Amino acid sequence: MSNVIEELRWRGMLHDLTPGIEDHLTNGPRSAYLGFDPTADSLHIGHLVGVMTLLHFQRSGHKPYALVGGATGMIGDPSFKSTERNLLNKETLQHNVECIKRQLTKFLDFSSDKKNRAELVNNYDWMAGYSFLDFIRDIGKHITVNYMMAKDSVKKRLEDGSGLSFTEFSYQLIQGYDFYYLWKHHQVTIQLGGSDQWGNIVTGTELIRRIEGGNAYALTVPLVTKSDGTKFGKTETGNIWLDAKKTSPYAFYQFWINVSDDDAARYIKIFTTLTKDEIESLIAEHQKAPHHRALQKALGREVTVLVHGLQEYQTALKATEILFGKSSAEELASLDEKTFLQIFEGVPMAEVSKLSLHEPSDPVVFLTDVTGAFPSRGEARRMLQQGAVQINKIRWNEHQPVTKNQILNGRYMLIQKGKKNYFLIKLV
RNA sequence: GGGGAGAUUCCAGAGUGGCCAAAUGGGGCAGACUGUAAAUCUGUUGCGAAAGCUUCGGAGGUUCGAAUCCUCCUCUCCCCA
Repeated sequence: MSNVIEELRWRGMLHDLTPGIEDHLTNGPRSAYLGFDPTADSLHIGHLVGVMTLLHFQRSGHKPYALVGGATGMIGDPSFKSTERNLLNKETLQHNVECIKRQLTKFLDFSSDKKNRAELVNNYDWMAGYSFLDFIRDIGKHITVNYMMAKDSVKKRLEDGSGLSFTEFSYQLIQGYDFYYLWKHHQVTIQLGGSDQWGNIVTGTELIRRIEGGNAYALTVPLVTKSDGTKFGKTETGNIWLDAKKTSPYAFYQFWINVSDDDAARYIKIFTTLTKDEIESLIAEHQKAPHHRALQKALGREVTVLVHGLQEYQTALKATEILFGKSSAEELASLDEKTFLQIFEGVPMAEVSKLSLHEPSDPVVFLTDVTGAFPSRGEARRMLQQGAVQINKIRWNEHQPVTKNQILNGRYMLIQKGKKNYFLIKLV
């Protein structure tokens, strides 16, 4: 059994710990849990930090519990959110829980017969049948309102005047009870979470102490930040999801490739299981030749393989090479249809009748009216004038008509706006 | 309940009867430079080839002409009770 605390520490994944946890962990295999809120039907890369934390526990010989918040998701965690959340309906929630469960099984070992195989639990299972009256008698009795109000997450809402409903206020008690329940029935002694969860977790350890005089521990992981101060895990287009349907493996890989140098050095420790030596040599390599972006490439490879598998990674890599590589125009033309489609999976596509190309077309009209690649002619013209448009990797201008010669593979055409935006046209 | 301020193009924020598709800043997009980075510089940012058209919380009205004036409505914020 290896020292998981040490592991997390060098990876920059330790924010806060309750005293005694290190001894507790070194004196034998323990069970630790981390909760996921089913707010959407997929996890996003922000959740990956939690997943990795659990993974490190498992690799160190401890038993991880991944909790899906079927019950807590019905309430909404007020922690560090400025306004009351809208409640999701039960069907959505149920659907989300199922989706998240399926995703989690990819990352941790849930199936082996090892003693420390991961377990998946849903707090709905023990909360659903718990009557309100019983709950406030059995559990609520042990925690004072003063204690609950003193939490930063609650205090903030009271101070700034936005307030919070009783529903949200009671969230920490439900989460605290989860911990108690897992402690009591599954010998889970540690709760893991993001740094925003500290207050909620400690309510749990407090409950365990007051009800049973038992010991339980908290460990939190710092919130992942970006060096430029913007929010991690978001792009202009939205969250980076783990579900390939919501964020294509290509887009996913691209996200990591585009991470800044400073961030890459931090992220590679958090999001990959590469060893300390491997990471240090990558960092050294990157410093010697930053333009090769060894860190970003390794990061992209590791995380994409972890989330989507080797094959998807290779396709994403190939797509990247073709879209950003050197001899692209010829390479693009040489692709067979199958590879071509694989590479451009997830790229917006329009189907256009072949008839529209019987005559050479004015590029402005073709790119807007005919294909919808641009929302307005003005924009298409502007882009063409600025030299921002490429057709099949060849820079295009507004006087260059589009003809049949631009058709690839008998029916495709690749429109590129700027460096990173693609649009596919399929002739039918 | 009383009093006051306000709602402008993605955001912030000017404009207070024609010169306003609307200053300026931010953001976005693009180009150059690079490493698909950062920083920087440049261009661009309602639709339309143009004439022109649609836009300044909503609905009406005054006027040759309204983001700007009037009426009503909706919403937001502040102060007092």
